[in-house]
Amino acid sequence: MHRNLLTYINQYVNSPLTSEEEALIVAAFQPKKIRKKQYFLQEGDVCKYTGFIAKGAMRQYSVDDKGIEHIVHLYIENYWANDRESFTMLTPSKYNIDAWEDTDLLLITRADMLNLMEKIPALVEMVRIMDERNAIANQRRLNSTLSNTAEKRYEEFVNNHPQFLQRFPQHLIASSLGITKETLSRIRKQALK
Amino acid sequence: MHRNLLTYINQYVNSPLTSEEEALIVAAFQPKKIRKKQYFLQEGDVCKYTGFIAKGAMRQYSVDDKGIEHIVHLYIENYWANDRESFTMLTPSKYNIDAWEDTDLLLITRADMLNLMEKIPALVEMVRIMDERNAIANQRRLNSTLSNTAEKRYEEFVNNHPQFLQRFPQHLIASSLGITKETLSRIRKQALK
DNA sequence: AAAAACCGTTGACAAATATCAACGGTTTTT
DNA sequence: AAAAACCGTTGATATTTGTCAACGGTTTTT
Repeated sequence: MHRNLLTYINQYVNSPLTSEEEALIVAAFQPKKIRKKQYFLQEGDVCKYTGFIAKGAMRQYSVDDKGIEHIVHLYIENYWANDRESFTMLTPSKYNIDAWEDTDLLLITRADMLNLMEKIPALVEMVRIMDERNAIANQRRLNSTLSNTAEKRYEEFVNNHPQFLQRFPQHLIASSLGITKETLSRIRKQALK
Repeated sequence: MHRNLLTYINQYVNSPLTSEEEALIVAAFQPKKIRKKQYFLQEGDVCKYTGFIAKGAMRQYSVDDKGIEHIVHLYIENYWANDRESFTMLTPSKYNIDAWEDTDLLLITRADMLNLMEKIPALVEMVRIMDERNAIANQRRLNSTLSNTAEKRYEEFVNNHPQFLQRFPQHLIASSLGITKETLSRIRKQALK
């Protein structure tokens, strides 16, 4: 199960990890299997771990006054599941994260991660690159949400995340685009013509 | 003019900058004054510099097919103006950044910034913290855009950025919230009751 | 000093999207 | 095997927001 993580990290770094480094990483990440629908994080709790998804699918969402869920992230293999605000500030989270499929996670606390980064400089570089890509992706998504119609946003979603279409039902995808499942259904119908 | 930058940096670091470090910073950042309405970055150009705003106000926006501007960021003193995607990837930008008021900037290229970070470890830490806060702010804004009504988003804006109300006209604030100036006008009228 | 550009507001109307209820076809749970 | 939950779709209708045009009061430019 750790193999996927090592492969993932090696994609980010220039020279491959030494076997000592690999051993440190394997020791630091704690494997955890969670079943479909099980919570990884619940609103109000502190997000103690960041979880690398070795296998499976998850979702992150907030719940509003009316009890409606708003999906902010969908995750599959090779994604990191966490609430960054809660994870770094150790404040109670406003989000829930749960498993959409049975999922294999590799967990690490912030303290252990910082520790590991001191021992393995390549990880510092990896985190920097991940942060950078993340910031860019967020900027794009924000701009798209502010500038585009629902139809165009869905089109972008299909182009950028075709894998997600196979893994998540339409009502979750609709929510992640900020629209209702009915609206998405109509947009798709319209697009066929 | 560099004084503001040094003060800003010192707020982020544990031990104050030495005078050698301050000298390095002053040497690395090139001052530039730009007039109201002047471009700092134009769509299609590469964002060569990141600009620390010592004084003034700016805006970042994209322009859609219909020629409508969509504000993605408003900036005032102590903000950094840049398009991160273009700045780090050196790709043509999809955004414009221009001055809303006469503005004093301190410019640095990415290469020079990386250089400076090697000489002044405190800057690495500053950038890390800035990135972290930025990621958190983006996450909040995205969630707000997806989950809240226009009215609630404006309410949040007023609470989180009261200074901006004094510096930017309503039509820019409306655009940054993803609504038209007419809608914002009506929301404000409604809120008075 | 005059002209032009900018800004916020309002009204009438149009378009986009949400809401609510119902349905049939799945898949999951009991 | 039966019941329940889930999923996508559709229709009817309501709400939200956008569009267009016009206005009076600024501020800026000429």
